[in-house]
Amino acid sequence: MNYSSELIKGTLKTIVMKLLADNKKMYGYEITQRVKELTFDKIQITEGALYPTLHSLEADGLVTTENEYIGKRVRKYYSLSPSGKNKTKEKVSELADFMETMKFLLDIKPKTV
Amino acid sequence: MNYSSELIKGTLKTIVMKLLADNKKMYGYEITQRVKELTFDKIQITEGALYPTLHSLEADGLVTTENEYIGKRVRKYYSLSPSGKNKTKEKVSELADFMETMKFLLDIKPKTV
DNA sequence: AAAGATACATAAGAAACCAATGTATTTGAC
DNA sequence: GTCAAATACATTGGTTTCTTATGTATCTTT
Repeated sequence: MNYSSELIKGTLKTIVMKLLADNKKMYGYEITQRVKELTFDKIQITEGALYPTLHSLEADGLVTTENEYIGKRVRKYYSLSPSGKNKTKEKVSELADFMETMKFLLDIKPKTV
Repeated sequence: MNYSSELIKGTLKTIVMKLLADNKKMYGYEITQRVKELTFDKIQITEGALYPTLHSLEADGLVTTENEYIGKRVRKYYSLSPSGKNKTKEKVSELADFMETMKFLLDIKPKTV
């Protein structure tokens, strides 16, 4: 099973920023794989979604980049800027709040395991 | 406070369907007001978002409609069809699952009130 | 009588993502 | 040692979905 794509909309940026907050620096491909791992394949970020997101974060000054050479191949690392770190906290807590609201709205009871 | 609009994306259809599941039949304006009430103004569905959504649900056979006259004014009620009811269950449980995944991803601890 | 709430709806545009495609290097299996 | 798969960057065209703005009309309250 994996989620219908519309659910990812609006949360992708927050996911990416949170990962960067926890890992100091990551490169694009690494992000897609990490999310895949962490969610047991339920969320698969496509590159067509990821790169525009990273570039827009960079354009907004929320992340900085540095290139590293691995053999002949360039690897582009992304890190949160100070303002990116603040923004990440905001976004994560907004999403947490939103999820509480949705839980109430949808009357979702915690699973009794 | 109200949520940044991108968060609503992808959940609107589910919210509307869940409301219809709980209330048998509702009309458009009523839905916008109910959501506003239930979320203490945090989520405000605009009519420009709602009506296209309702029409698409109708086109997909998930809701049926009936007109009622209140004085001279037409009020259009929407109800879930049998397949709409099934779809609602699917959507709600998918969203619940998604939220669990997001919680884990974002490492959100329950608020200690 | 006027303003605000109720109630339907559409249209143009923006945002955000998906699917497809492209390029190139490195690794692992046989 | 070669070929497929994985790694790693990225862009483009298209679709979906929402926002903002607008339109029409009725009902209620002051």
